[in-house]
Amino acid sequence: MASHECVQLVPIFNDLATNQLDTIESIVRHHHYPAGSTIFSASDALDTLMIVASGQVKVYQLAANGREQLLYLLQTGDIDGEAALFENQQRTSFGEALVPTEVCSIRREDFQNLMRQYPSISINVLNVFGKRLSQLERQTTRATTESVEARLANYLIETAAALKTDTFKLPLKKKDLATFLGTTPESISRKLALFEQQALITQKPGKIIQINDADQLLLTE
Amino acid sequence: MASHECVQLVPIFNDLATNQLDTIESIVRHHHYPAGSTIFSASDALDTLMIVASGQVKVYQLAANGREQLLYLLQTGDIDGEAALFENQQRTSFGEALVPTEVCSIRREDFQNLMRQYPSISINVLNVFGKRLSQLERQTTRATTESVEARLANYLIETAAALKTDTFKLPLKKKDLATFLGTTPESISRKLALFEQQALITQKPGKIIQINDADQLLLTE
DNA sequence: TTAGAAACTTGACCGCCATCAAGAAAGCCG
DNA sequence: CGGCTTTCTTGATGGCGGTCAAGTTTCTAA
Repeated sequence: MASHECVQLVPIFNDLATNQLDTIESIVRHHHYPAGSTIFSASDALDTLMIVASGQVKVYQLAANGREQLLYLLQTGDIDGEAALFENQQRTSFGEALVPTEVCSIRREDFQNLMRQYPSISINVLNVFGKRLSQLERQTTRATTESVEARLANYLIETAAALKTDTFKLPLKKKDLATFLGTTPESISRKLALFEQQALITQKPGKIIQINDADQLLLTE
Repeated sequence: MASHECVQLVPIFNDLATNQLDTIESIVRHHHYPAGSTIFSASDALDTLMIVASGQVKVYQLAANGREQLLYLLQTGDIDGEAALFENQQRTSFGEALVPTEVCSIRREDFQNLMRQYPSISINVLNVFGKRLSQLERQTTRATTESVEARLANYLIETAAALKTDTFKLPLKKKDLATFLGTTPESISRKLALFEQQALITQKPGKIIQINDADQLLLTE
């Protein structure tokens, strides 16, 4: 395994040379989390940037009534914690490893120094922020204006598009998918059954979904 | 009116000296929009940073089914358009002046040069991004997990807290407030009537709301 | 001041979807 | 492979809140 295993995965360090990556690697700390373990919790102090070196992390919030909202599903190379790199803040969400997960972390002061030293990092972080903002804006709009059916249809289509295949395995349990789409596992089951009945999709064991008619699925409201 | 009327309002330029502000002021362009006019639309090219010098701008998206989602209410000193300062992108939302509004704009290249020249700007922009992200995350969570009643109660309490008074005028028409909270004007009317009946608030003509029992209001689920 | 428009309120109706419950299927581990 | 747990499906039920409609108040501008 290369000495800069973590940092070379991360888009925000894209523009740096190998020896600069080594510098960064020397200041990160490595952590391992088994599947199901909690990586951070709301109200934790937020003073490090987190990089997912391998594995999968679900980031969610808890509402006052105890219900869960899945915000992000972090994959290898994704980062989290950027929200408070410049001010003392508390976390507002929970992070949980869905599979055995390797995480690298950088302390706030170290990351601030890095940004001063390599201005391209700031620009890349701004880009990450921007994409996440746009994504969340759309998610909010859909959650409040479209039906569960439309949200699920959209999710299926976008997942297929991202994987560039019509047949894929759902990356989440129905329960987690439900908290992501703002609905319940029962509703997901029903809507998927409905789509299958309309011949828009085909379901197979192992959470495999095949999309038969993406165009028609998109028209779902 | 000072020569750097716009830029001195903006938190992201906070750390700059007066003569530096003059430099910035020299590259901004000024625009005026009457009440009700459209400032930008979805699918517009996004190549300028926008600063609200005075007035009020509502930023909203349209869902596939035509329904509106109010995302931000920009006030004096707020900025918009940061999402694409480094990449060619299109706007995904609409901006509409709610009252006569003065806007300053900075072209992307100019702003990129400013950020290189004054690194503190990048850091401030990151802060703005971070706050907006946190706010949106919470908004998403609430929209998908809490009832209309709870969302409205929360909105009233937060508005009162921001204004540091128990009696205030709703800054939005019920229709816009509805698109912000992801509901309808009718539901807002009903819920406000309910709160008044429970003696939690008092309504007066002119969209004046007085909060009588914030603690009890917070418990609304 | 006053007509007209826009915004707001109130009522009746009903559909979507969350909830509860129970049974079926799938995954896990010895 | 077999037993156990977790996840998923399917049914029945009820309530929240969206929609439509009509009346009322507030705002605006001549």
